[in-house]
Amino acid sequence: MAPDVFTVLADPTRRRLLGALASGERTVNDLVAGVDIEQPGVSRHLRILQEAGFVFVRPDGQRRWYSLRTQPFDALVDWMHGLAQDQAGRLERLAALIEVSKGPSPKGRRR
Amino acid sequence: MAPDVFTVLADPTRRRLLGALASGERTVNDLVAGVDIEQPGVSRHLRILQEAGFVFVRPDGQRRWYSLRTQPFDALVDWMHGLAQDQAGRLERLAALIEVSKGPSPKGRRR
DNA sequence: TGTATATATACACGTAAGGAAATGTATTGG
DNA sequence: CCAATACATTTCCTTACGTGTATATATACA
Repeated sequence: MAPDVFTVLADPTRRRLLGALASGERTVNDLVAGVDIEQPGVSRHLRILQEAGFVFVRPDGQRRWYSLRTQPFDALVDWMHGLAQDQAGRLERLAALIEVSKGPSPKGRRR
Repeated sequence: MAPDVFTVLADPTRRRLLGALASGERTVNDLVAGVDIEQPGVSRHLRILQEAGFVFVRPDGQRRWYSLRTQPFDALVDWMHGLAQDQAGRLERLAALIEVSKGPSPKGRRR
């Protein structure tokens, strides 16, 4: 079963992979060069990231180009937003940190 | 050694505890009622949350009142902000999600 | 004082996650 | 075709994590 967003982001290697993908599309070998584990480990992490929706794969011959997807971050932001809402005005700092939209919809999950 | 923010938030019970604390100060027994593990488990989670700065403890007789702290969320938001910056205009959606301030250096957590 | 309550700590255990090494599969190039 | 390259998958092992039970500590109460 696909693990939740928090579990996926808990692994430091996976966060490094996402960081590497932030600057653009990368192949597996590109990503292997940036971390300190072997290629099979990277492939396994990429599979987890893919199943969680964090990455998109574009096969191109024998290469596979991975790119970053932002949708899973919604769950993260939504959860923090929920915390801030429960806190009302108690901890405005958190609310300010994750304030994203001024629209009337309190949940903000459109499309 | 104190685990990082992502690792702390990876546990669903800890997230539920933070959610319970979002509505105000709670004692350990209060929190035990909201989750499905025994009291020692809750105390252990609270210790982890405390060491990571997520909660503040106010001893009051035999009770211990726990409350939420927002500072550790900074690391989370900073990391996402860093991702969005590396992406520049490539994925404006993520950038929009975590956009928090128009200031030049809101928190100054740079690598 | 002694006992109950509130919470923390110690111990033991099962499970799940991450890694290395080996192997499998697809694609390119000679 | 055959070899090399790029990547995925499998297997095995080790370690770390969360949990329950039991116990310790501290405070209230009678």
